[in-house]
Amino acid sequence: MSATVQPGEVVTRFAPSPTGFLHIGGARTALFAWLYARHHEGRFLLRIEDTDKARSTQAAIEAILEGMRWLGLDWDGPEHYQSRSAARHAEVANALLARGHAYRCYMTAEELSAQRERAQAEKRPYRVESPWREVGGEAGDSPFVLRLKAPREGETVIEDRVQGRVVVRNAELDDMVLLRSDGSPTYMLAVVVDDHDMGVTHVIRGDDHLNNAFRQLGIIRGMGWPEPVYAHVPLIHGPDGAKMSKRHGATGVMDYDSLGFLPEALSNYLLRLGWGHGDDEIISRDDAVRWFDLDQVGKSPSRFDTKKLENLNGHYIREADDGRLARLVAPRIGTLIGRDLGTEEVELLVRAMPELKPRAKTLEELAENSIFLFQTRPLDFDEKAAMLLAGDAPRLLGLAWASLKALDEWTAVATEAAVRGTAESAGAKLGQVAQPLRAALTGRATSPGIFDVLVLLGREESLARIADRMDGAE
RNA sequence: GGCCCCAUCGUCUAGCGGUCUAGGACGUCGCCCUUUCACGGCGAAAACACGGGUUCGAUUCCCGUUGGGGUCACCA
Repeated sequence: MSATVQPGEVVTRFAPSPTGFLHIGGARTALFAWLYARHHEGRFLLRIEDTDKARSTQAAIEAILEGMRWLGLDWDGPEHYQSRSAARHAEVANALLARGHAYRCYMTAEELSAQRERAQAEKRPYRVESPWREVGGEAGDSPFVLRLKAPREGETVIEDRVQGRVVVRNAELDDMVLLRSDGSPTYMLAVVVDDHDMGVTHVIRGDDHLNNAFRQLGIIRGMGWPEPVYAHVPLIHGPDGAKMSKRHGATGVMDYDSLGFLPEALSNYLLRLGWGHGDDEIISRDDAVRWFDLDQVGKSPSRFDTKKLENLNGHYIREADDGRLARLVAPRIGTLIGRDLGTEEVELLVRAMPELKPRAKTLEELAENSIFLFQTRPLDFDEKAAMLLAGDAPRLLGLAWASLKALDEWTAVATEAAVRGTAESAGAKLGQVAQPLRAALTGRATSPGIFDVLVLLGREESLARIADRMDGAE
């Protein structure tokens, strides 16, 4: 039943429950587990924890797989589905029963809650005290659950690769349910059995599971299975210091895709959150695989900082291939201007990219800064642009138009000379001519260099846009 | 509340007893570059939570306090 694992081989896994999209915190845990496996040339497995039939959905499964792929976290072999192993889980539970490490418990929900309330009223720590623990009920007609007969004496120690040595008194551990009254396995049982059967050697997961590890060890020891190496990595917190959740805004990995972040930027950001390699900030996937180790993972939770993510994203946008960026941005421009871009327009976008990309921190921003290239006359002018076009601007634009129109060749060098000449002969500063030009050409007060804009737009379109706003415009 | 974990600039972090008048990055603020906005360059402000130990010597080790977080289901 157990998977074959080569001696010394590292097998990690990511085990999300499909009740929603791939959460940013889960993504980082997955990244760490992936990196650890790749670093050790081991295997990284994916298991869908769909034990909760009521909350698990196919859409969520697909969303998670999509998020994993987007981040470039490939898993080895087909993904496992926990729900398909229910029979095996029950088998293990019954083996535990046979070995005397579990017992049938006939306590009712009422008895359980009464016990809990009593403990609360007496202000003493709560732990299930089942009268069936020692008696060991036989299988009968009344509904029962199978509980783990957890040790009560001594203590359990975990040498966690991230948290260090953690000790818990066994008296703190309770007899958790293994099999529900309908015979279905609980998560606690299922994880342990699946991890064992899949040959997982290193359990790397969020530290919200640290307490569970002690309980799960009861099952592992009851079965006499080898204990995995544990590494409980801290959770990601929001800016307010609390566990990242919906109220912090975007928490799904794909949310960042739609916000206009590049996967390599998010991945780099997530890696640096709680992990460091000297002063390195920009870390390629290859270097990450080469450098990653569990020992450098910090023990304290870190706060998510969108500003730093944006900075990283800006860096990766500048690094990115122009063609790729154009492909990513074109659809965004399409929704902004209400029509799809044609092939030639996408080519124009590629040509404009070197000027466009240093000015954007997200793909969305990149799209917004690009639309002037595809708008049709007459342009709309924002408030600042309108101000630039007031006063003496129309006259200066007229002069610039004339000298630009007289140009033999339409290059950045030539147009610059023409505009500078215009300013000089008009006794104006370059900015007095260039700024109105920018406004007339782009409809905005900010844009790439104005001579690049002239070249990108082309002679005809440029002259037409200027003519629209100059003295004596028809 | 019980149990567990954590604690270096606002944020992410480097530091693993002396190299620390504590380094880097983001952000912030100046200056430079410049037709705008970015990019880039230079510079500044900004932290070892507190109290005890241990030690010749603590940011680094131990204890406590405070603060923060996680977890306490027939959910995962």
